[in-house]
Amino acid sequence: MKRITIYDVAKEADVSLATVSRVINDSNVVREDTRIRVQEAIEKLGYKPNAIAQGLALSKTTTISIVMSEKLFSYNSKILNGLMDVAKIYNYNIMLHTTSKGISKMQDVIESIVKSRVDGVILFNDNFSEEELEVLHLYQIPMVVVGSKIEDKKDGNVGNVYIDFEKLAYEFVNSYFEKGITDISLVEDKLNLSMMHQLRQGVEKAYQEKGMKFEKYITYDDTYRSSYDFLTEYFETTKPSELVITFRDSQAIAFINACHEAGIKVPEETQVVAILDDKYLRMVRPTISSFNFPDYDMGAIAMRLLTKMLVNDEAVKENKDIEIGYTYIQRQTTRLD
Amino acid sequence: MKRITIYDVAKEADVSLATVSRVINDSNVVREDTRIRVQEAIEKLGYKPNAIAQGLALSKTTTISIVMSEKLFSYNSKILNGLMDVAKIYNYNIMLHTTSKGISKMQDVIESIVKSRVDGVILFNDNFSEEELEVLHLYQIPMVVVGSKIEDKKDGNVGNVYIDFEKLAYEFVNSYFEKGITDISLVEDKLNLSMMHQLRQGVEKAYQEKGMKFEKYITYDDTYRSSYDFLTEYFETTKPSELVITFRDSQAIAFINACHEAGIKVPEETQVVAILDDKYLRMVRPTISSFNFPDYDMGAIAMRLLTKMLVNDEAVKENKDIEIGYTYIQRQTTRLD
DNA sequence: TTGTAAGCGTTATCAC
DNA sequence: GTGATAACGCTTACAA
Repeated sequence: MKRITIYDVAKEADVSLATVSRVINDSNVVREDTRIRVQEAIEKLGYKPNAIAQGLALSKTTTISIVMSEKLFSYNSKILNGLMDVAKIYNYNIMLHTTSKGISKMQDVIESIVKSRVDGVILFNDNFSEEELEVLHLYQIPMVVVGSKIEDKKDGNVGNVYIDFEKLAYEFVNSYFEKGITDISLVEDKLNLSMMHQLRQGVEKAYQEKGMKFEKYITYDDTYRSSYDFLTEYFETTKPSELVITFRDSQAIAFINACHEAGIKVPEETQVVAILDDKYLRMVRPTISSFNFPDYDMGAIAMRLLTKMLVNDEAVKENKDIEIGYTYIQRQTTRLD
Repeated sequence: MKRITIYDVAKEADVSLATVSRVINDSNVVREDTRIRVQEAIEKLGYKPNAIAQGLALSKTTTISIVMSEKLFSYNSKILNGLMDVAKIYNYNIMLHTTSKGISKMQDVIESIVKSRVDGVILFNDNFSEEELEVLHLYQIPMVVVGSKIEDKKDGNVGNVYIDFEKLAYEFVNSYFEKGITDISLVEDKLNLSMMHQLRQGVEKAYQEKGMKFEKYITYDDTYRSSYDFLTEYFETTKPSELVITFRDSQAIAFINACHEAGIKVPEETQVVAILDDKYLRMVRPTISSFNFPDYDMGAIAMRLLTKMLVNDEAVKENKDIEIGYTYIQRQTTRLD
């Protein structure tokens, strides 16, 4: 069956295609009775405008690319929900690109983004490099980076919706210094090294200011199937610090399990906090302290920012950097005093 | 800066645009030295073919739509990974559509799918209706439904990659009958009613064959923030069945927590199994039994099936239904005897 | 082997 | 108000 086009509708309604185009675009210069006639023809034929042809004619695809690491998919689902919802509101389509070790390098993703002529892109701040950003910049595609802070940003059409992990770590560690606790471990999460880097910076800064040196950045190689496996093993033989900071829920859960099995009492002998909150943290026993970020809102804000950049909103020219706040959630694995 | 087109390349290389088109499409009729000349021009100008224009010219967008419920995002991440990876291999772009209660109804999603002129669609078998499927069918968009079995399928270009949840439930319940256990509860998960329906069918069938009636389908209304909250409360006051089957990890975890707090021993007094496996099931204590499905593979298989349908592979004409197997994973919440 | 020109389905600029 | 017609950027017969 032949795909029906604007011509078919024009013929059916006995008008020119220009008129049909006018009614589907709500141009108000068309007379009421012909509008109705055209509408009926559209209805009758089941006509849907071809977005591809529109895209070509308008040099505008009304689609936005989202790129994120495949591994981070389930963790970022809330942010994605926020992104999708406001994209929907503004009638943007979403093109999804994932990066993963073997199959799709950032280079390919950029290639297909450029070819697709999307109007803008949302980039999760994971594992892309300076040069890769540069390419997107070269093609002048408006974008906003969401997640953590990007440094050394070329001024141009790139926005940033971020959490200041450095500040978070700095302040949190300082609050423990005040309790007299200085033996602190930070456990690396390989899935998001850029955020880990910022956390580490914050911790180191806090130590430095006290004239101490931070030395317990716990890292491990890829021989472990997961950070969970590593931690389970690691803490069975290594005496844990007074405070252990992990990035993800799974790491914290692994840690408390290992403690339990080794007979170490949490939070009496060691306290633990996961940076990223997740529902599982309150499902396990003891419940695990963490930080709450407004994930959904971050996504929504990021997408809103991008749409504003796309219509060249003046208000957005000034301020394309939005810092997102967070709150500490005290649960059973940390002590208040 | 003006977007550079095939004309610019043609001029730069001093050939016609047809020739440029030939080299970017690997047409082998072009002489080696002119190919090189064109390649150099492309390189020099940083030319990337406009996929929109290509789409229009070819009536083929090389993009595939994926539609799934927003709520199910994090749960389906593995399947999505599989889908994305093979889409990447076949050079398809992915358009992502989510459905959610308030904002985007299936109707709108279909509308934008049709307008986008995507080549095919992957549909997660959640909450769409017969008529909605019908619309897609009307526009002759090839699609494959992934997740559970669709019934009463119009023969045409729709495939199905599925798990037979009815069979799973039927066989599992029967295995417990053999152990002499007949007091069994099935806990509803509102996020995926189509799968729940199939599970329930299987359980009921097993009961029926034994001349019994299945009565413990545990459901609850939306006043609860989550199934977790409900279960925690429910099982604090209600004596649990000998075997409790939940759909998701969070429900099973809620249940064992409630048991723990109520002093009920698992698996001695009540056994629990979650249908969908997830890493958290082996992180909690006791570890929770479940079924393992090859999520990633399901995604990969579904996408591969779709791509075959798109090239009109003869081999696929016959068999567009692929059943996916599963294995039972015995952990600490169930007993072997 | 290469070039010319029609066509893909729209929108937008003109006239009328 | 409405209708021709030229873009938009590419592919692909058909000619040369």
